[in-house]
Amino acid sequence: MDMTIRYIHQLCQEVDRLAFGDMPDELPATAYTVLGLLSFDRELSGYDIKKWADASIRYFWWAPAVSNVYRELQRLEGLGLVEAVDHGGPSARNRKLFRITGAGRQAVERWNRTAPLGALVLKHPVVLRLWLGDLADPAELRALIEEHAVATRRMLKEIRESVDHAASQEAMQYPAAALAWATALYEADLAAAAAALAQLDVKPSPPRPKRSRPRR
Amino acid sequence: MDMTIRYIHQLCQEVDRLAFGDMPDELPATAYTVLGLLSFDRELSGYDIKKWADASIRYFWWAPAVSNVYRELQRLEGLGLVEAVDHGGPSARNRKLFRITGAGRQAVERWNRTAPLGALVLKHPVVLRLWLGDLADPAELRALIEEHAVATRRMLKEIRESVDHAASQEAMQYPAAALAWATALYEADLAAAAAALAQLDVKPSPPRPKRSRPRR
DNA sequence: GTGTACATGTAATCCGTTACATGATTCC
DNA sequence: GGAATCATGTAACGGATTACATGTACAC
Repeated sequence: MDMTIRYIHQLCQEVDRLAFGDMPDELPATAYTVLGLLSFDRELSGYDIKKWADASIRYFWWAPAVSNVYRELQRLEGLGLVEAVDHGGPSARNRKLFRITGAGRQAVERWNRTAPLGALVLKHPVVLRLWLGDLADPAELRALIEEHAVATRRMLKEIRESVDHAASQEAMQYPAAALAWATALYEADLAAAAAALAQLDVKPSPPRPKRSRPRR
Repeated sequence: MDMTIRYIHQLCQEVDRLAFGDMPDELPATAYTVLGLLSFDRELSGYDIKKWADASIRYFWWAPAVSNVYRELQRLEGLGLVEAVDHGGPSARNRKLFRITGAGRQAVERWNRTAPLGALVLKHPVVLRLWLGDLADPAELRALIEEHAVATRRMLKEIRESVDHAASQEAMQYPAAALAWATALYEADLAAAAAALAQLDVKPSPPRPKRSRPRR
């Protein structure tokens, strides 16, 4: 029922765009991310984009669902920022390759040069559960943090491989620098985990007597 | 039109819950966060919760919109995990205070003790733009990173005050530890920013000749 | 009396995920 | 021939944000 209104709204936006010939005020950042990946002048399929993002950008920005990548590509194609490449016939494994257009390159560049400073967003479930440590059993809390440390070490290993790979390529110096930044952050996380564990040792069961329900 | 289906779906879930008497399989983490704030045995309004979260939890987990807090409180009240406090008449500045119930406390505790390890999520727009550094003007990129560093220093100052405040209270040792963890992460971010700037100095305009459009 | 902070909420919308559907290719 | 991987999509759902609507209390 409000589908109709919604559809009309979308239609209006479409008309606006055609009439005034400009982009929608701002695309979501993930659209620019896809454009950014394509800005390396390679022809990529949705699948490629997903894989590349998983190996690199995800460590500091983006771990998209595959379906999301395809939807984003559709939107970008509709806006003329990206175009499908015609590789002789529908042969090569059914892959549909995309290439960035001039307008697309212009759009990412403009975004990267002029977008306002965005704040870092950190979502750290383990720290949240530490914050609520009074609700947990100290031993279980320790175990959680240790498990987290293991996972972080594993991730660090992956990132370092990714850094090595990027650093070895001439055209990948900026990506390598970004991955180095991410590496530093995960190392700090590891150190902070160790520090928290040490602090938990000092007072294995900190007093907090006024709780209504006894713990354990 | 699919509103109907959606509504039926919700009804089914409701019926399930009433029939089997258990919570919906898993509440979203933010619901547990609200419960967690209330688990400190204080009576809080939606506004209070928003403010407290902004001063503490937001640094590592959550910066909710106000309206989101109210919706979450409604849901929790509907589930009986939280209850409105009757403070004599609708006087005191129209505030509606909430208190955690026994079921609510049980639910957060269970969640904090048994939830599976969640991965840290980092969304760092500045690093993304560094990754795409080839699209930017080197001077502008430097400026962006410096601006980010300023903002991070400001945030660090806020966190440190928050840590001091928490550390001074007996019942806030875990929150203090969590904030210390966050502090370490933001300090590392600052250091990484400085490192990136230093690296940009070394090669102010790294070669990347095969670009289709000249920059600048 | 006017503006600012306090305080609570609803409606519409958006982004992203999950679940689902489908089919080609490769490896064993 | 059967499983795993590659590959592309659609539909439905859910969480969170933005914009909006409303009203009180207090400071100047």
